[in-house]
Amino acid sequence: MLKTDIVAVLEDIAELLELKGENPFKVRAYQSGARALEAMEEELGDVIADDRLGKIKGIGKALVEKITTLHETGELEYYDKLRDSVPASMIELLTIPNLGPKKIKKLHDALGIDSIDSLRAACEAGKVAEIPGFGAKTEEKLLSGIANREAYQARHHWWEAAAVAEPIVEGLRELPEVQRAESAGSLRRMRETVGDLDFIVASTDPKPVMDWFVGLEEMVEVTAHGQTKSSVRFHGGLQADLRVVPPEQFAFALLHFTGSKDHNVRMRQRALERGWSLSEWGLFDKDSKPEDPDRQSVIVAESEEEIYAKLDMKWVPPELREDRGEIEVGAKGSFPQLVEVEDIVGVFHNHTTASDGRNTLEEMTAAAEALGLEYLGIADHSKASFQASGLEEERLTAQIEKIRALNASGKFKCHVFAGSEVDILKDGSLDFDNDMLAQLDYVVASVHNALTLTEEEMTARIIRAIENEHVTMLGHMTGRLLLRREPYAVNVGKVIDAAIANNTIIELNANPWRLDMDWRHWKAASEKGLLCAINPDAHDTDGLALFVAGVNVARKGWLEPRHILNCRPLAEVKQYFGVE
DNA sequence: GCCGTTTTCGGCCCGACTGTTTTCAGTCG
Repeated sequence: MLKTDIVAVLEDIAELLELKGENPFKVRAYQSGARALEAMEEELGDVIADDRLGKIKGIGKALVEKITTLHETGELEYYDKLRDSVPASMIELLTIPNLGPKKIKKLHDALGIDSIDSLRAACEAGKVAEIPGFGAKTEEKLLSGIANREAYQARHHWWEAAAVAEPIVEGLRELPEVQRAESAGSLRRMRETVGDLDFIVASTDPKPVMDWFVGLEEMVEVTAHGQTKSSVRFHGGLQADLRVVPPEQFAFALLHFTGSKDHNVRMRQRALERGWSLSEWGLFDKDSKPEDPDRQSVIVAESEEEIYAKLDMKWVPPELREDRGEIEVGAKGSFPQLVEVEDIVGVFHNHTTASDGRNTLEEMTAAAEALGLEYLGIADHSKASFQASGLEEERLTAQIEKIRALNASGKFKCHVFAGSEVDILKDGSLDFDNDMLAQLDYVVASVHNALTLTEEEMTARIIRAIENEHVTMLGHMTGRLLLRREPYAVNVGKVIDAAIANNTIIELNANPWRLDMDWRHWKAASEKGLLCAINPDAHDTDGLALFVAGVNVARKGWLEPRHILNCRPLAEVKQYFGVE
């Protein structure tokens, strides 16, 4: 069984145990075991063979056995028995807001409810309100939760969530009662998708701030409205939480609600080791109680830096707060200088009206120049992508000449590189022959069809393309479309190794719906010597600016300017491409 | 189920909000 499937089994087990009312820490152990396995870069088969699985933090004796059995046989008796003991339709009940394992168990014991359908029927018949601990309001909330389940569960692309959040933060900052306001949560951590928005505000007068927030025009439902916290749902299901705290607690609240949960757990452990307890309210003596009116924070912190410093750490950039090594690095010393938007001086992989773009070569060049870019790489589709009006040899040759003439004309300061996004055909050969490819300044090779090959076939196909001496970079490695299409089966580790061995770049496709190759792979890959290009894959002039989304996730992948080709000035890029 | 220079047993992050309660359990993040 493949690693990704084993991860899914472990997550399944955690859910089933949760439903059965098992020890929550056991549930967490399966969840963190699943995460540890997921984050493991090496080949699972190798790790098992070397007897190193149990050395990974979060994977103990029991999980080593279960993972090994699943890897070798694809089956696990423990899992099968567990599944047989819980109706599959019950797992779905966990996706309803305000419904957790305890209530589900009560519903099952009292009314035999084992699915969303039977729950809906029981609510509509008024039977749920009769169960002790439940009431009319709960019944109402459950029905609304069932009705809006899909919208509530939906995650949102970072780019879109940011567009919603930005005006709200601005609006909060303009309120006279507000001293400071920030977005926190996965939005601040630059996750590729965002579940809900978190706003943290410093104010000594929370009420008007809360009232402004729950009165926002886009709001359709207020789900909480308390002393320090309000929650609303916007049209489309996006949820937003606002927390208003006294100014002296702002840094603690911002740290806490930025997360991630795993990062917070590590930070709190660190505090405990030093005799303190860390929460969103401050850093307190370990043995003090929240209800104690005299409780005082051990430090006054204006900023997150001061909290980290008190725990003997450097400030951790929010993008890195995923418990993927940042605690250890922050405790030892400084973080690398992560790439910033200003470091990007040019962009490759962009389309024009010659294939499926919506702006001409000149319009794209003008737009790149307006963005202050030194160079623009054009890479229209090749002929196999006929659905995208891919260029055949004659049209590509003409485009190359046009680009050379445009550069020679001196009309723009922005230099244009002539490239192609050439299709990787099913067998790994390319859509143009080497003579054609040799005339280009650079070549992006991408898979656009036959997406259902086996992992072995797809990996071999892509590696064959990487091995072609004319291929400069690999486009959108897994073909994923976030929240819409899963990545195709490909062994990412082997592709990375092949790219390094052949001096081929792997692109970080910056389209907010792709962000491919995934940020989780970049740290280890760049340490091994992989070079990155942050490519907007722009199909119109507005699309050029999408490289910003790529910079966000590049930072999540610990990338520095030295790891990224388009942080290099024009002359160096020309040299890299071997062109004049 | 995991983990350990205070540990191989007894912990495991902490607190707000809601609803249904007469003091708290459940859920969420």
